[in-house]
Amino acid sequence: MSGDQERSHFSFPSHDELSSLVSWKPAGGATDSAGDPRGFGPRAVPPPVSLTDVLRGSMMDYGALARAFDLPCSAPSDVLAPGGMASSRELMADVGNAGNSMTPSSGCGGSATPMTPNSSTSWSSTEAAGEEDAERCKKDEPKQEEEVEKQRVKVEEEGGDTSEKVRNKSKKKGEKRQRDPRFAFVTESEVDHLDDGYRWRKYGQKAVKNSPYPRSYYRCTTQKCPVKKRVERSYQNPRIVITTYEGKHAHECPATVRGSTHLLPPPSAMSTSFCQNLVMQQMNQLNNDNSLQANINPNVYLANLPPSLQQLQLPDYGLLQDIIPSFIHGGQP
DNA sequence: CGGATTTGACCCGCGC
DNA sequence: GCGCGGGTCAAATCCG
Repeated sequence: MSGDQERSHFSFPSHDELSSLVSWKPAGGATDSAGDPRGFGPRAVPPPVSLTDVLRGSMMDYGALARAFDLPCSAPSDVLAPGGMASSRELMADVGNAGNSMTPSSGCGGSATPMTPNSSTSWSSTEAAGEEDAERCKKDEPKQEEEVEKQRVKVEEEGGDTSEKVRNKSKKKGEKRQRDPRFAFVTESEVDHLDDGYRWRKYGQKAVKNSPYPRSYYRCTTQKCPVKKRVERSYQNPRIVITTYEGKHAHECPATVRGSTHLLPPPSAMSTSFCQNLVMQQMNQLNNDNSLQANINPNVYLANLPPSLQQLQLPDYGLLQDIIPSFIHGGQP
């Protein structure tokens, strides 16, 4: 995590199968880089914002983010601009927004922790990982909530028991586990594991159905931090790295603590609004241009987008429409 | 030597 | 009820 870290730019979500769903157009020839994706060519589009920015923004308070989606357009005044990232500003400019003085936090990953070079990032909420995921996510929601709850129980109850016990304890019969919302970042990157300023420990890897690329499972190494993330590559475009975060950091960004000159606002104050605004901006714009098509056929709608917007592809269509249906459906009921 | 990664096994939920 | 697949565990291994 250092040299080959990612600096990603923020494009709109799109991932895996989703790509097929929305006619993802790879920036370049897809390279088979499952294990060692080093042959990526130069990015056609300069990264407006670091992945870290994005991550910070969404990860910090997804409860709020989730609420934001439910309640579009709440004034994002809780996010201050720490100042620091040109890229952040670029992003904001890109997003065009918004009258609100919100700037995605920067810092940790910003300059202190250079993010992945030659990469672009998009994000989605709740889930993202291909059509499988799109389908899966629906049933996964409760499942992952359970997992998180497991983690919490585990940590709270003793901070170290056998998995067996934990599982039995954390789940009472018929009791549905609460699940934190998840946010997926679709990043065009050379490396699988993007450095977002936090420290992660890999705890598992699984082969992904219909994909030659495995999915890796990471957990925040900070004690009592329940945040987990999954990382996988799109089988359709090996450049695409889908990072799905789950949980909320219960601590500050290590990179920040470690003496980065760019201090991040506390997690709770993070750019929920930033993400929210981004989504809103993107969605509104897309809707304005292609509301009808977008409603009916994402492919058409994307095809009609200007190149600059084609990067802002609708990610997990199925997911997002659940989260922010009003955007996708042109604000119609 | 301590921490991170790998990897096979296991658990669990869901769909059929 | 069964099988499948996702997610997690934990022992073994690797690495700095």
